[in-house]
Amino acid sequence: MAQTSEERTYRERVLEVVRAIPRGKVTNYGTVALLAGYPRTARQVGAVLYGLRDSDTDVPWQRVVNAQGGISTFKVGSGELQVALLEAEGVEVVDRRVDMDRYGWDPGLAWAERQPK
DNA sequence: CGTCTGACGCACC
DNA sequence: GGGTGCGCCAGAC
Repeated sequence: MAQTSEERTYRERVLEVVRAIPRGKVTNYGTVALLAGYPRTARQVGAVLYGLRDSDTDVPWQRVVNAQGGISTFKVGSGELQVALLEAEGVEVVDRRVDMDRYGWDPGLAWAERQPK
């Protein structure tokens, strides 16, 4: 199985990046897409996370918010849960929003390069 | 194949 | 600060 893994699915790449988000920090959909190697696919990142199942407990999806620091999941009914999970790890959520200057995480493209494919 | 959709982002007003 | 419009593109049909 050496080289068949050459092309991981889009979904796998996205989840890898999300798993790399430090506890107590958050990032946005666009950044996840960029780090995953798929620029401009922020919406697809949301689609992937939407498809997560309860068994995917190792994916800290709550650490992904929109570019304005807002909780986008209220729109699909899991907003309250996301807020609870974030506050549980020390991230303050004021008026359904997170202060990106304080909690934002963005390692930059160099980080993505260092990640093993 | 062609179309539609949307946990987004950004330019504009 | 808020609201609207439109481009984006992988996946579902």
